[in-house]
Amino acid sequence: MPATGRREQAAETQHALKAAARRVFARKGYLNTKITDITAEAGRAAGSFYNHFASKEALLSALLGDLAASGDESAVTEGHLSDFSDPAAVRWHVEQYWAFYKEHAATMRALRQAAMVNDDFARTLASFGASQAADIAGHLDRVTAAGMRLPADTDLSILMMYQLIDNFAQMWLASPAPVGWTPPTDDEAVEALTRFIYRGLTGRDY
Amino acid sequence: MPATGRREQAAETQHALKAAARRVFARKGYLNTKITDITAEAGRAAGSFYNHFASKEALLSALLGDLAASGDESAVTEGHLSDFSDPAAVRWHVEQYWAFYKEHAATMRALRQAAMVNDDFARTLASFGASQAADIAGHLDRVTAAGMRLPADTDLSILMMYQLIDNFAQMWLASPAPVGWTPPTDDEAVEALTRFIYRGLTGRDY
DNA sequence: TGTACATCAGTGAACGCGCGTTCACTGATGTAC
DNA sequence: TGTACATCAGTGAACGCGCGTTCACTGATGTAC
Repeated sequence: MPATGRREQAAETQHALKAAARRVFARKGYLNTKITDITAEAGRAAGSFYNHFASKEALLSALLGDLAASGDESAVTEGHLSDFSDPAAVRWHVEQYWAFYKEHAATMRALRQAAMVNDDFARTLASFGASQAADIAGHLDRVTAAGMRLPADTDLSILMMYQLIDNFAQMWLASPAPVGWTPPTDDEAVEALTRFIYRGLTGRDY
Repeated sequence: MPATGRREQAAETQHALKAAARRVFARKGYLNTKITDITAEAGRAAGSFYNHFASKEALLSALLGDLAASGDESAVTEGHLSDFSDPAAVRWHVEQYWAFYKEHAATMRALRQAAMVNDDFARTLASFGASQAADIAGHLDRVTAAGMRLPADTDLSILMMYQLIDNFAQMWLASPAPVGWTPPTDDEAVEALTRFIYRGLTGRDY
């Protein structure tokens, strides 16, 4: 068996295409990226693309698959805090999401853009949000149990929290920074979100 | 002078194209809309479009111009409350923005989509946000003056507030409702946002 | 008021550009004997 | 181990579809005299 068999070569090219796609998506956005932009970035011929993916959408689906796989690995992280009447639990979740988003910024941005144009990806994005929300739902019981009042019913409260984190991450981690702004450090961002959300959800100062 | 002169006819057609565009944008989104979708919806020939607009972008710019014009009219509304240490002032601003967004949902959605693909519109959207933020900046002085602590520095605090309102409005007023959700009434939405934001900004319960 | 000509909004078939996709070809890797 | 053939990843020029854009034409409105 030679140092570089056919399987290996194919796997290598496929990986190069995915890596190139992530770079190009980050640079010009999913919607503005042409197939040939990806193959050029990967240093392959245009036709090579179709040996590996049926379309740009299929490639994005593959990237999302990778993301889900890597998510499953880190999901078992210990230290999971679940009592949202404690600011530390809120911060822990904010940190987790922030780190996740930072890792997968290019893919998340691509997904958002694809969702604007394609119903399938819109559903993917919605169910991603729903699964995040489901993880949190239980944690809010402790808030009401501790005698605090949520700002709205549970679903809307979680939705507001999720939208805030997600859009904030989107803005600072997956978009060109607006002119005249200095991006917050990770700590500043996490702290700002934690305060706003803890206060918003519980009505307590922090 | 005849009942329908050339000027009038041209104005009518231009108006019909803009109205048709808003309807089609609302239905399928800006990016998925073809020039011929707009002319068909308006009941005109494809070529007619170019008597009035140089491109789809130019049409969107025209819609944004109309929006700015109608915004200026209603900007002088009385009852402007500016002391954000008072929840009523927060609610007043949330209501204003909610009503604005409801009125212009199709155009705002189109702008968002265009901004994903086109740097000029990205800047337009950013400066729209910045002008909203600038209107608010002064109101937060009263919060700190009243001895309350903002969740972050002024800019980030305003940004979080703005993102929350804007995305929430975007979701419920300018997008197809996600399956399995019942959209909140206007009052519910305004109330939920007001609580979350007032608490988030001031650290006081409400 | 009437006639002849000019202008212009609107039309829709045709054109052509951009880009996704194909496919005949190359050369390297794998297999059979 | 060697030879002949099969398979397959990669190539890039060419094809063709979709859609934005043009333009010669029509008929109605405006103007000149």
